[in-house]
Amino acid sequence: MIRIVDIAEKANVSPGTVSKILKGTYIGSQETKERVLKIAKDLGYTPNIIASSLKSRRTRIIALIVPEISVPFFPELSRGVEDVARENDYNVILCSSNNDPVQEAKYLESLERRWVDGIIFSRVTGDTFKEKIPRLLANKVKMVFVDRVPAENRLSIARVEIDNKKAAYSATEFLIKLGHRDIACITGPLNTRIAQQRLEGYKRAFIENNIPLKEDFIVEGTFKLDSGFKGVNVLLEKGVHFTAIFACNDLMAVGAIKALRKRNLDVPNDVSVIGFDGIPLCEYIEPALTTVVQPIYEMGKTAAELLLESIREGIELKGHIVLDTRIEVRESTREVRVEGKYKKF
Amino acid sequence: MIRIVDIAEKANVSPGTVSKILKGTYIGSQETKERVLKIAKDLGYTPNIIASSLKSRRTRIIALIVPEISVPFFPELSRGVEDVARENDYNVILCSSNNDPVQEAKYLESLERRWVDGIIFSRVTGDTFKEKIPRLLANKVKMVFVDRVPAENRLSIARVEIDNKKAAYSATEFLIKLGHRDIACITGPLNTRIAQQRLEGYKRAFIENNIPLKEDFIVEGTFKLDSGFKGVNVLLEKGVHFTAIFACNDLMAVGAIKALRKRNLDVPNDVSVIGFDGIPLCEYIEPALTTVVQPIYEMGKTAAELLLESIREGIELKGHIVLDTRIEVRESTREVRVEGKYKKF
DNA sequence: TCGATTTTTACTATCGTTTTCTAAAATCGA
DNA sequence: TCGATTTTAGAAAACGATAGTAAAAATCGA
Repeated sequence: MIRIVDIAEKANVSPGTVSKILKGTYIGSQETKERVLKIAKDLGYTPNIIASSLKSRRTRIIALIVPEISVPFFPELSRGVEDVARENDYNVILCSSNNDPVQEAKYLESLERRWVDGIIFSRVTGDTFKEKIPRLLANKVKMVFVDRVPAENRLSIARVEIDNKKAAYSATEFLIKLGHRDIACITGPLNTRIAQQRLEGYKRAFIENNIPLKEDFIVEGTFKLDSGFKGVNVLLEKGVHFTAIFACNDLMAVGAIKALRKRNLDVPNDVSVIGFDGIPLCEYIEPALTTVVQPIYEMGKTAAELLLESIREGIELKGHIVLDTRIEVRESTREVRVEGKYKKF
Repeated sequence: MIRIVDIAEKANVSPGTVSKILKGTYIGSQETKERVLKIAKDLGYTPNIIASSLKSRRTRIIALIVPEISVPFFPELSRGVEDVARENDYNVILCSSNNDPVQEAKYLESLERRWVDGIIFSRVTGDTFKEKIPRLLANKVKMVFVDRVPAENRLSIARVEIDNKKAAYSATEFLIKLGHRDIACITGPLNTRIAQQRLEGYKRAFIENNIPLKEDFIVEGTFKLDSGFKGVNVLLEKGVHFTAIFACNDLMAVGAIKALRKRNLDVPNDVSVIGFDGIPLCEYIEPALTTVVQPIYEMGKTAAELLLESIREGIELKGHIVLDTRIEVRESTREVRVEGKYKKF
């Protein structure tokens, strides 16, 4: 492997000069610059990022911490992050915490040792705030929260998210406007704030439309396929009569539809289903899923752009970016049947 | 940040001694060892991986190169890799090549500069073999191919895969045994070997069962949702009359089913559909998808274990591990209708 | 008690780059 | 032509850890 000193020797200049030329911080003659650059190229020099990192304290690595890479939301987010990173000569370390605060904390530790320049963080609820995160910040590691952001921002870390409450409100209201009154909700894991907020939005839609809210229409899910399936079964076993379901993500909506089908309930004729996320799959399942579309890729991209900017400029992050959502109406929802008689479950 | 010298000072020993104690390569008195360890702990020492990497030429980073993180196969693979990495104090750099040989090559370059210890590689077809890969190997970077492995192994790089041809053969044969003769195939991108092999398996099943193979029953896809959808439309527009479809991955199967539904063709009553991969979704779509199940997580895990072992031992990799597949029968396939009359398309 | 051996610890060079400070060379005005 | 100024380049000290060798200390046998 060719080193800077090798180039220096061949060009009869000092290593320092070569370093400056290579980094573009060189002030000196055009002639030397070109000569060195040519030699570097001829020799096939490739910079050693490790050595560079040690001295400059910049690793050109960012980390993406997600709760679960196998939930389709996160690969899409990851694409956004990676695309921006790649364009800026950064690499991305992927950390799936598997929804486990302990694993998450372990990752934070290893990222600290690694001197990553920044972290994009979709975090599970844990006590990382007490110690780990302040410590990272003290070490000048930049951070951006995305999707699963903390409630308040005591530490001035930037946040990129959607308005979960509003989006859930609009989803529920959409069903109400279709004439539904008996709307069940399959929530996300309620130890996450996004799940809480979506549930809140759901509840608020009832309140603002003067519809009595029934707690037994609400069942907790996990954001995974099977929990949508189970959720519907739980509801049906409880004898809950609903004409619509708000599933707090698309995957659970798919699971829910499957469970309904198994009981010979037609979607949307017996039950309307609306999802949340807007993953590509929505369009292709049967029936195509009406859903609240989040700009997932955009969120990843925005978070990464923010992060890299703050790394580049060495400035503190404190923005709060709230991206827009929209409802994509497809085939899984329809107006409630006017006869007022629901299919017997 | 606490450094080794800080510990050394406080413990009245040399930095070298501390380093050895911390790394577990120390031969000396138990007393010193315990004293140093205690001081290190009290001071809250965290090792600096960058500095360590520079000297030891080990970064404790491996990379995972995948063609497309948003295809569900790859997050699952990634989980396997990451779980093993985490257990061994390794971090994983995620590289999505987006099916672009140029991006892939760029990633290989940056990984070389980064001195990653190893690479797990699900590669797109490109000319990386000419130059980049030998170069990496010359720099003692260990490599394992997984899923999308090259045809031959000139360079003695380990491979972890399934027998795609055999698996596709069995899928097709499964349909044949159900009485189907007119079986369409939606392939993967035919510039990939796995797609070619699956197609080959499909063809072989015809030959071995003495069924004439019709080329216009074959349509090329991209492994993505929309291409399954489009594939079916292409077939139908060509006027191809099929009673079954072998989709070369599950995502395309989902797309295909959607297209069939749109034309009022029932699955499995009018058309049987079998997929490939065994992603969790299969169970939850309507109808539940019969598919060839690959041990995806296992593949990732195996590849990572192989890689880490070879890094640890400093040995060359050259194994070839072929994992088993099985057909999971669900609702999307049934025996061909005996009347011999197919629904008019 | 003394040399020989073993155990324990220290020293020093290195990994490859960056960066600051300083010195030499070149240019310029008067 | 000479001193002042500007350009251009070099020297050297990090960054933090590691590893091989050398030295010091301790132990032992005779």
